[in-house]
Amino acid sequence: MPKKIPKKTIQRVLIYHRYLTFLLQQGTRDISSKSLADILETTPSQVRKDLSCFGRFGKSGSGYDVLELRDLIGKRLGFEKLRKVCIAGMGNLGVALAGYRGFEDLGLTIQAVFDSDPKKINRKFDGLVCRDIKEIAPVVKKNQIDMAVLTVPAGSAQEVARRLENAGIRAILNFTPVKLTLSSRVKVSNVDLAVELKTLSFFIR
Amino acid sequence: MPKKIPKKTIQRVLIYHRYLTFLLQQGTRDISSKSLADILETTPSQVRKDLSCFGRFGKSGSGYDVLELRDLIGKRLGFEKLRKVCIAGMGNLGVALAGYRGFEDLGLTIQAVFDSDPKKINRKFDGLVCRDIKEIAPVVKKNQIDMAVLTVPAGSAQEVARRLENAGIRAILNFTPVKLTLSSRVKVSNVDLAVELKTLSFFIR
DNA sequence: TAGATTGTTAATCGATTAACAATC
DNA sequence: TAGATTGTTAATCGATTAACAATC
Repeated sequence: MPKKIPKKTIQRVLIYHRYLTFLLQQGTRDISSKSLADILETTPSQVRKDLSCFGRFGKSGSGYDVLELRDLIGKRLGFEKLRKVCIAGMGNLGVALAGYRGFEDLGLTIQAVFDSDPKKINRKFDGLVCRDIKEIAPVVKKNQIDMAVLTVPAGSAQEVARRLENAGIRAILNFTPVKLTLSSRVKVSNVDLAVELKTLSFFIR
Repeated sequence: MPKKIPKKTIQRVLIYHRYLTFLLQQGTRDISSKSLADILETTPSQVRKDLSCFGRFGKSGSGYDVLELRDLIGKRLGFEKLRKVCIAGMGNLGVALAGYRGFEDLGLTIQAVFDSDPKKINRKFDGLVCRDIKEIAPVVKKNQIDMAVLTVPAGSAQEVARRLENAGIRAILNFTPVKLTLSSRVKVSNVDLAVELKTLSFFIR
C-alpha cells in the first residue's frame, strides 16, 4: 500500500529532478540534502522528507549519488512510460503550448491538436495536423491519448471537456476560467493565468 | 494592523469575485455561503472564513448581497487602481499572453512588450509596439509599469529578470524553469507549465 | 575514531472544517 | 416567533520544520 503522495511533494520533486539533470551535465557526482535545499530555497528537512516518499537512496555522511537519485525519481514519477497528450483549442495559448519544448524531457508528448475553426482544421501546428474537435473521440482512441490540455474559449469549455471525457481522456489541464463539471474519473487541474497575475499584484499593493 | 491574508485565500476570493459578476449578469441579488460553496466545490465554512479576511458584510439569515459583496471584494483586492504590466519575451507564450483577454476585468493592463530579436522589435503585438529588451529601464519608468511577465528563453531569464529589477519592477510572474536570484524587494511567482502537466499525469498512473 | 549526513519521529505551524451563539 | 445564515471560536487535519539516533 503505497502511501498517498501530496501534490506539492510531486511538484518539488520534479524540480529536484530538473536540477539533478543540470548537475549531471556539470559533472557533479554527489549532493547533500543541504546543498539541494540551498539552491532551491527550501530546507534540508523538506528535501529528505520529499525524497523519503519514494524510497531511501541516500548514504549517511556523504549524501546522494546524483545519477542514481535522478534516475530513481524518474522511474518513480513515471518518466519511462511516455504519456500522450492532446491540445483542444488552437488559439494563441494552444499554439504556444504545442510549440513548447520542455514537455519531452518529462516523458510527455503532444500527439494531436484540435480546433473547431475551419481555417485551422487541417493546418499544421508544430508538425501536427489540426483536427476537427468533432473528431476528438476517434483520434484520441486511435492514438491512445490519455491527457488533454484545454485552451478553448470559455464558452465552449464545458462542451469540449465533455467530449474529451467521452473519448476516454483521464486528465485535463484546464486553462479556461470555467469550473468543469465532469465525472470524478477525470482528474482536472486548473491553471488560471489571470488569477495568478492578479494574486501577485495583491502582494505589492 | 491588517492581518496577513494567505495566498490561497486571495486566489479563492478572486474566483468568488468572478462568479459574483456572473450572478449579477444573471440578475441574482442574494447568495448564501452555502450556495457559493456548492457551485465552487468548497465548503460554506471556507467561504465565510475567506470573506471574513476582508470584513463582515453578510446578513444573518439571508446571506450576502451579490453586488455589495462583489464591489467590496474588488475594492479590497485593489481592482480600482489599474496595474500596469509588461511582457518580456515575445515568443509563442508571450504573444499568447499579450492577446489574452481576461486581465482587464481584474484591473490589469499590458502596457509594453519587449524582445531582443530585431525581427520582432518595432513589430506590433495586439496594438503594442515591441521594444528592445535593452530599453526596459526607460520604458518601464516612463510608463510607471510595476509588474512583469517573464517569457524569455531559459538562457536569458536571469539576465532579463535583473534588468526588470533594475528598472524598478516590483513583481515578476516567471514562466521560465529558472530559479531567479533577485533582491527580496522583487516578489516572484513561478508558473511551470511542464511541471503542472507532469504532476497531473502522476495522478492517473 | 570524528565528522557529516541520512531517514524518521516528534514538535510546530498553518489551513481547513465543524460547531455554535448571535442575529436578521 | 421559527428558520436560516452569519461571523468566529474551537477542533481537526495536513504540511513543514526541528531534532536526533543510526550509519557511512
